[in-house]
Amino acid sequence: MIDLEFPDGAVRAYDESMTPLAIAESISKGLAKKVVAAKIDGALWDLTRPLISGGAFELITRDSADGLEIIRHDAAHVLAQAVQDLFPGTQVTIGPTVEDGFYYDFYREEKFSTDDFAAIEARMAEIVDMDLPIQREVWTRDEAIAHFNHIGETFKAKIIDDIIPEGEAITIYRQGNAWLDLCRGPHLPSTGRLGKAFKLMKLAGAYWRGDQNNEQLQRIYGTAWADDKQLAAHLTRLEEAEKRDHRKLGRAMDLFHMQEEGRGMVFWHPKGWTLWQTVEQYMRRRMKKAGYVEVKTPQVLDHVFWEKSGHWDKYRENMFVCETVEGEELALKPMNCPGHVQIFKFGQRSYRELPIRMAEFGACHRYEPSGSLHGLMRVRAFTQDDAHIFCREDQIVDETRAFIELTRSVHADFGLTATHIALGTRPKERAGDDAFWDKAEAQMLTTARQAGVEPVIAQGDGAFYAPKLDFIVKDAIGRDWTCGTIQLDYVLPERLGADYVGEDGNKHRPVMLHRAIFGSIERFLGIIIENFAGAFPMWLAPVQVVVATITSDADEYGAQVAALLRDKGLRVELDVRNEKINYKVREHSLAKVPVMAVVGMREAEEGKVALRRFGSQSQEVLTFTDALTLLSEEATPPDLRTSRA
RNA sequence: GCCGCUUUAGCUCAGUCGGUAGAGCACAUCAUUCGUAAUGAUGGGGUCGUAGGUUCGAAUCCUAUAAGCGGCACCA
Repeated sequence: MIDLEFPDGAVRAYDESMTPLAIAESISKGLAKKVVAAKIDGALWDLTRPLISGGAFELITRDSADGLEIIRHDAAHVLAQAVQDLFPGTQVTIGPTVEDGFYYDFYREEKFSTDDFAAIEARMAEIVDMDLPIQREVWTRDEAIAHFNHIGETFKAKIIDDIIPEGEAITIYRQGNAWLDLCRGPHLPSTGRLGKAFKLMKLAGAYWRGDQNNEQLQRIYGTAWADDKQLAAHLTRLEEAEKRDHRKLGRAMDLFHMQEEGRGMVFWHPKGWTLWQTVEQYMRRRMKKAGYVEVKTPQVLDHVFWEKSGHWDKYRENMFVCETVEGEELALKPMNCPGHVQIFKFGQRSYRELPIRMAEFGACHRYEPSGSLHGLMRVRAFTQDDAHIFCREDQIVDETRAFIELTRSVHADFGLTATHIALGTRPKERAGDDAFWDKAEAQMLTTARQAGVEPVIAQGDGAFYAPKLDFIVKDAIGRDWTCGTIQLDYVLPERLGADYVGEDGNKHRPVMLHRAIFGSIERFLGIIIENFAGAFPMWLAPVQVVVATITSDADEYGAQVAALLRDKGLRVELDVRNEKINYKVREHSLAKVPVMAVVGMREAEEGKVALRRFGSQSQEVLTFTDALTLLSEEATPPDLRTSRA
């Protein structure tokens, strides 16, 4: 007998041969129907696999987070079986779950097309209808490798050979009689339990084991849910998210555009540039207040300069290189760091000056791979809110902590929350020896913890010269983007010969902290466009107030109102077109203007305005002077509000 | 860079079997002065991404190429 402790605290004794499914059935028929797996001491367990020990026991139902994982994982297997039924000769590789769904990577000479999806989905539905039993089997390593090689599944054989550690059990899940797959499990007891709330979403290329030198595989993505209602809700969510796409809003709101001749380059329109300037000037104030000094360094420098910094060697292919008529090779700066080191090195530095926090809104150019370009999020010409902190080793902790706090405060002002903070550790190709990396990684980790942050370790994600902390935020569709980074660099000061005179009169190497909060202003604007769905708060809105007249008799008063609001520094448009007020309200609402000040003869005679706010149907009639005070207060950037100063 | 898909008016899109293009919005002109999400009429606007090819004839079929989109890889 074994003792199982249920989530409610009850402890019951069961036979050892008992399966979780039998236990569920003994509790209720309804539960047995909804259950998809069990958990014993936190580890997932197949429903039909006899329990071998007691412990904390939990039945996983299909609509729980764990349950959805199981459903998605099974959907991947059913997809694989369907594809192999329909396209013999296709090899399976791996098929994990992802957020909201799953994928499976196939190897096949001929290409799949999204036109094949309907047939594959139909076959998947048949497999569900057949309600094939799914059985767990444990094989020996050699027998599994031999089997997969024998049936031509060389990728599966390679997984066992290369990835699964010696000594680990090889589990095989058999779906029906003939079809089986190597899998850690757990799985549903039969395909019927999967249900049909799944849909194939997209087809993509992927590389075997994520390495572009390996075979190209064909990846089919799908989404799967507990029931049709959840699936429909998910598809609706996707549609809604698409409306927030910054590329769509950028066009609709006349913020920016891009065109063929300048891939990855942005044409900022007046409204977009206003947004940019608002954001840049905000950051300039924040940095100044935080003790930074601002500089400006050259856009183009001789290639020798980049050779010294080490970038020429590693990144030449991603740099915009130009040649003069004399054959001199120059490059557009891909980053600002070496430039800042030059300013640091100009003259003799003393330890008394440190830390020096050197900031630049640096326009950088990188020839990014064509496939990586993505609206404003990944461009080839971008502006960093870059800064380098030159400091002594004993100042690293304070500086890093101050940076983390500054970043959080900035994010808060834009209504952003980082989903997590990643610590990128030493990459395969790197500068500096292991002793350096041991030290630098440990320093970053401890400092982050001291600032109250527990970073997620991103193995091998560091820069080639330094480990880094990255703040990760999500865009409208749930994709991750880095928005805020700090890197602890011992290499570049060494390589470029930066030093300062210490208290002891000797020369010392400063440490260099590379850091940016927006990362790139372009990307940051993309993120906030999606975050606000284009409906910017007053202080950010390119047009803060539209003064709209009802009849032409009120035009003169409207013009006065607009002019006085502008005098106060507000960004105001005047709409005196010969259109009905309904039309004007509709248009400016669609343009997501935060405030409309409607004036007709009534307001003109009484010296009033009728304010209507974005997202509200109601109006607020108040005297012009009151409106002026109110609106200019609302338009004040968060860092300049009296409540904060 | 790799894989799949897409490209028709400023925007969103339709266009059958190959017979040289159509809607809505936007824009322009005229009328309308109308109190909180679309006033009406009229009109202009397209080398169908680009370059070749097949054909009596190509938006439509074929080839190449570019860009965009979704992933993968990359991201100092």
